[in-house]
Amino acid sequence: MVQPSVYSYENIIEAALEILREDGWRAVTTRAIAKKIGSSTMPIYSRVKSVDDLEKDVRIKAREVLKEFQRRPVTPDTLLNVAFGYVAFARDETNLFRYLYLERPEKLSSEDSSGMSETFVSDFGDDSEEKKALETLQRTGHDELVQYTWIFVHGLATLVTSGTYASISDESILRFLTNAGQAFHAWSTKDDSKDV
Amino acid sequence: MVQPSVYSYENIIEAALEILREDGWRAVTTRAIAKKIGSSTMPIYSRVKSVDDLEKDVRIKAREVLKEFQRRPVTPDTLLNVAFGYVAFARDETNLFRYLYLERPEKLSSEDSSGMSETFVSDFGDDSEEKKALETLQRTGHDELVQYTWIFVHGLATLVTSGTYASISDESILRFLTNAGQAFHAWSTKDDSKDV
DNA sequence: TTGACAAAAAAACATGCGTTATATATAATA
DNA sequence: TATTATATATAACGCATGTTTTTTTGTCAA
Repeated sequence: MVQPSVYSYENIIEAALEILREDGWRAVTTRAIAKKIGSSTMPIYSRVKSVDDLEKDVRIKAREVLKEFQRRPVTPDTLLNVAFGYVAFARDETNLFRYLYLERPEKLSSEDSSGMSETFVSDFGDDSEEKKALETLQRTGHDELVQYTWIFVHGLATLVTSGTYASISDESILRFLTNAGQAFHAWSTKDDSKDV
Repeated sequence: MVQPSVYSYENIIEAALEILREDGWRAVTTRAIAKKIGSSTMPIYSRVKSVDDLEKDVRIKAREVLKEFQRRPVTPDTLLNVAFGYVAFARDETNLFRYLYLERPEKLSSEDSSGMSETFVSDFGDDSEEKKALETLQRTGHDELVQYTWIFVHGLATLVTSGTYASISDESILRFLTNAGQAFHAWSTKDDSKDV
């Protein structure tokens, strides 16, 4: 080895994530990354094939941040924590949320369109408490409940990023979620509409 | 008048809306508009001060398309029609929906953050049936019901644009909306949680 | 100490954007 | 018919982007 490289792949991805958090996806340019790590644009192209390629790993990093939010034990209910974390993430990391779910949503294959609620726990391992809790709910016939709840959760998170509920408190989020959950639960278990 | 102009302001706005519908906001450029109407870029700048200026009227046009969706008498319930139209608009005019609510949402003044549900009927006149129906609901103490329902509606519409429910049927939309509406209504009128 | 080679910097290329300057065409008027 | 004003076309400017080429720098091996 003649000359050790100064700027690592990790440096580059971290810098890109920082810029994404602070100023959104359109600010993530090769020159901005270079400026952030204090180099020219060349080291980036030595480590990464293209910007499209770099984006994949930035997306993974962004999802890891979301997972941290969803893992926080805010309540004893694992799935409520996942939902709360989703909304809190939208509030506190608006640019990351907008990037993941609004501006640059991943194309999902048409096959898994039935299991949309799985996408909300897709970053948790197959043997994670979160995923097991969700599957238990679905196996016990509460599939619709899960579906409706996640539509609501996603709606709330999206409105948080749009400014409508921009500075919503933790308590308000929990109130929204528990109330909606209660409403859907009561509806899904009532007698006279078994087969709706 | 020495020479009659060929390309009218209407031509330009219509062309911009067409491009927005077909290929999204980032495709709406002066050159694309010019190509669409078969001219150079000059006539555009003769009619419009700048692209930012043009955007305002394109946005108004886009909202008019949404309003057409929401006015369709799909059911006897006016507000259900507004909700249904919102989701159907997200499904059938995805680029317009994404433009209005995801990619380029208007900054709303912080004052009206309380009345987010009003934004869903903002394009209806003050004496419209739609706005009166909403106000009646709110006046009769169903403000929370309205709020929760619109969060759900917006969540569903957003998921429709993301591909999860991309080709959802009219019937499925109505089922989602009526079920959620029922659930929220039952919850908001139950006795033991008057002051939640 | 020197030569070679890899890493990084600097600069440039190609492209696309909004916008503007200049040239051309066309229709009404003198 | 000749003039003039204006609508439009053509071309360019200034800027930002991704990417690549060229130049400089620094370190190890001979």
